[in-house]
Amino acid sequence: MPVAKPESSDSRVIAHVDMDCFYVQVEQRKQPQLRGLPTAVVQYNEWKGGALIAVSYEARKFGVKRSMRGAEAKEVCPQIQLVQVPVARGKADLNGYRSAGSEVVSILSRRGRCERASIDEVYLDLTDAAETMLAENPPQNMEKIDEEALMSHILGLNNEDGSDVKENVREWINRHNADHRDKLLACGILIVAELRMQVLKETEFTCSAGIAHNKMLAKLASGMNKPAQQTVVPSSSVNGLLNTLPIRKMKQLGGKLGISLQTDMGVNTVGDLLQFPEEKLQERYGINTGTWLWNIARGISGEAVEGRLLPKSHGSGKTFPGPRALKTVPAVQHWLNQLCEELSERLCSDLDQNKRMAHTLTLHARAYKSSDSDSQKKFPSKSCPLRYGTGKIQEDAFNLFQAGLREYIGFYGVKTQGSQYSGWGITSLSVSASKIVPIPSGTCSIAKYFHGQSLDNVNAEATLLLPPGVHSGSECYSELNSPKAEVDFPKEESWIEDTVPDLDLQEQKDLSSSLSKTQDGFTQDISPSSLSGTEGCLEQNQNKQERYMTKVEGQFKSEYKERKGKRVKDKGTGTPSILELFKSYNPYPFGSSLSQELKKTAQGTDARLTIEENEVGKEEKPMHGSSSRDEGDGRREVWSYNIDEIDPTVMDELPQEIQDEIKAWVQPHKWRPYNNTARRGCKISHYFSPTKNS
DNA sequence: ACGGATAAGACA
DNA sequence: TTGTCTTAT
Repeated sequence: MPVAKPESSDSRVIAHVDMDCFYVQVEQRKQPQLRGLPTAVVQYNEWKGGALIAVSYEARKFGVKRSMRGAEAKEVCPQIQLVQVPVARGKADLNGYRSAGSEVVSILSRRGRCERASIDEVYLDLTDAAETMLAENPPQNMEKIDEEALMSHILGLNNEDGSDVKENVREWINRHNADHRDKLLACGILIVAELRMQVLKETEFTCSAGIAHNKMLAKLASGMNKPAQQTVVPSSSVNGLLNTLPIRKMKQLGGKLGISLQTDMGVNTVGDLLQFPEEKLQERYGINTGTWLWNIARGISGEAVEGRLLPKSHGSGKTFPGPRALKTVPAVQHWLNQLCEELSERLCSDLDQNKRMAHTLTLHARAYKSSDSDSQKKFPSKSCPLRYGTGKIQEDAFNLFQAGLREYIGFYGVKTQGSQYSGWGITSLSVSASKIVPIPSGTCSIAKYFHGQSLDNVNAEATLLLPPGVHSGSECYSELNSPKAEVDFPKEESWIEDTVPDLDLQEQKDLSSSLSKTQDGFTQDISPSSLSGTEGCLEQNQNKQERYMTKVEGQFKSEYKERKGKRVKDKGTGTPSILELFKSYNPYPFGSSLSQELKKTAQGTDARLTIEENEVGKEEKPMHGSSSRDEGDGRREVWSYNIDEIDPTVMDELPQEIQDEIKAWVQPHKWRPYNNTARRGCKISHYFSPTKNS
């Protein structure tokens, strides 16, 4: 799985910050009387006291471990305080921890590019901050060094017995004859110490950190001195560190690959890997993994810190172990509804707070079949385009489940009535939303042009696609709850004012907050301030964006002219017209522009217009691709075409501002990176889904 | 009758 | 591209 990336020749300063028993800290902040006591967070309570998912360091002293049951924990530590994870809709609700994690991220992202690695871990690229400090205010001869920094652990620093440890650290940091790399790390120490103190002051949470020249080493170091301490890995200490390190301790080697290295290759420590030539490792594990292994044995890891403060997907799931397995379709539907409710709520918050929309809904399930030839078979996961609105998500998820179930049961499946036992059981269910992209912000003529659209009737794909990582404002530093990320959803005076989608009440409720917040005011232009400080991020996200746009384009190959002709003929106008297409295919247009982002990021080449449609008048089927009945019924059609293939007479029919915008897209030379061979896609797209009033 | 709920990424 | 698999916390 791991893939080797070439390590840049530059010496980076990378930190990995890891919250100490995070869920426990969150609960202790809520109930301060628990501070200092052996505490654990458990989820669910019925069965053996619930499962421990976080254990305080006080409790660890008693031998309490994660993955113990509450009852076991009580045995080894009778005084232990067990706090239950909140339950909502019959399932564990982790939102409190998610938002606490966001608090931390917003602080840690202040000094450089920040990657949210999990709910309680981040990577930081502090290279620029460290270089700047080194140039302007070097730690050498700094009279006062932060107490927290002096507490750092520096790998390889020989602290002889009796010597003042802090004094040694001070000397290391101040060392005048250090090489550039160590001086950078010294700056990293100071910066991370300060960040950690800010986290403590502003959130009351402690964390541990590793500081090194790459992510792998930083991650390794952050776990070496916990809790509430930081560890530095000077390059001179790398060999010694890795030489005796058990191979399974390395990230990515804790599973089957690590086992294979041990059992098949006799590799027990990272040092043992050194004797294998790269080619041998590639032979055994493939090109990518082989090279990756060869590199990590030498402490080489080139992975960049992605500038991403927000999760890339949201999921909601629950297990139904053993006897609790769901054995009827109505039971499954009930739980799916609960999961979808939670998911929908989180999607709305994300839209609200981060101005992003998800494009894909996926259902996962685990199932068993009693007595069948292939009871080993896995329940297939299924996905479909994601439509916003709780009811829609529930409906789509249920359809996905049914499609999966039919496939799972297979030929021998027998139809049974009602709640009758049918030979299968669902032991886990989850729904997730992925392909989350920012909805455009800033003024955009197209957004203004197509306004009045209710989100509920819009498939998420109906918004113009922005590549991941390209955000409004300065992404790296303000992605999280950015106050700048205002979206202009057009208000009144819609050009199609008379076509207001009819929503059911629930769905209106679902979206009301998102809509109200997004409806105020337009941001006329991109302010210089919002552009400052983003250069590194833009560069960093370039490749991703390119890949994404290419993918989108590839997906939507189509025959515009043919379709256009057909549709137009159907309408009997005889004149090809984008406007006609919009009107006839989507009574509730919504769209917006990529152009601001494209210009800002110096991305994009030839724009590509895409129009998607759903066939009307048929029952909606969310299935895509592999569904057994996705052909010919209600399947969405997607068209796209190159802008430069657009008939100019069609262009003429668009309002001037739209024409201007499209023309801007078609001038790639202004902002196209020279090495960019991929064609870029843009979508002025929308499509509607028939609303079923439920 | 289990670690549960979530994530991310690689690969076919 | 979807679906599967691996890894991690």
